[in-house]
Amino acid sequence: MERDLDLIFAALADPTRRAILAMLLEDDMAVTDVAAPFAMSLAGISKHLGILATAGLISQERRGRVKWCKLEPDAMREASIWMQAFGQFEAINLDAFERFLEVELAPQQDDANTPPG
Amino acid sequence: MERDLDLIFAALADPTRRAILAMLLEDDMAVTDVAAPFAMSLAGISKHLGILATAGLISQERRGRVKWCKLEPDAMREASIWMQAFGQFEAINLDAFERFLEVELAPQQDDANTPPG
DNA sequence: GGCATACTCAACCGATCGGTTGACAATGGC
DNA sequence: GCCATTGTCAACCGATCGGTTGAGTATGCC
Repeated sequence: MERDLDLIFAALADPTRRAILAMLLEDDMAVTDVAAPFAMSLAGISKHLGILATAGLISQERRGRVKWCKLEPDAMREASIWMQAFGQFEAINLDAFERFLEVELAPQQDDANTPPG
Repeated sequence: MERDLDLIFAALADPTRRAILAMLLEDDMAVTDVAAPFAMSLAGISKHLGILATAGLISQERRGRVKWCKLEPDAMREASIWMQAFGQFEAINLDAFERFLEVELAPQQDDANTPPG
């Protein structure tokens, strides 16, 4: 748990790794494609991906000779919850916030008649 | 900005520093008192406090020969905002969330008789 | 089979990190 | 004035970090 936070925050402390996460936000990617925009060796990127995977921030699945990298947003939640203890929401009504989330995250019946787009 | 995130996440990646932040959540503290619970030299703790201060997570004010350490929760907001892009609130209506925050963070009428800080 | 593609591993490098010790500076109490 | 308290600085130490290169392993295509 504490160890998790060590790994997650350490992983997030590097700008290359944050950039990789931002790329994976758009879509899953192969290792080679992740590496393409960076002026860095493929092995270097592979190391970064290993660190992100160890922290649980991404998962990697091999299909054929291609290893696909996928963002795992849940891992950030633990860190985010820890951070939120430090005053970010101290001024707001947490009960109301939870009710707000409940409504927002509920299966959305109302959207059945919402026009698509 | 990117540099800020480097410093903040790196500062948060150490368990001793996170423990210090948790202590400061309760109250402002002198350097010696911060150091007390740890099996570490005062100089070691002083270094950690320097790292937290550089990251903007705490501020330090010298009064007499005592240096008081104070949590600065705002610094975490930047990092928290960055993290929230990664799916934690992806399913909720961000406009509604902003309106919710506006209401919750609005100056509260009930506090009108609070003495100015 | 042969070859290009897609990675990983091991070894190495300099820089930084987390921690120590010892000396030092500044302040406050008696 | 003297001394304890409070805290920092500089130097050092081993470990880890971010990156490289070179070799090696699967896999897929022709």
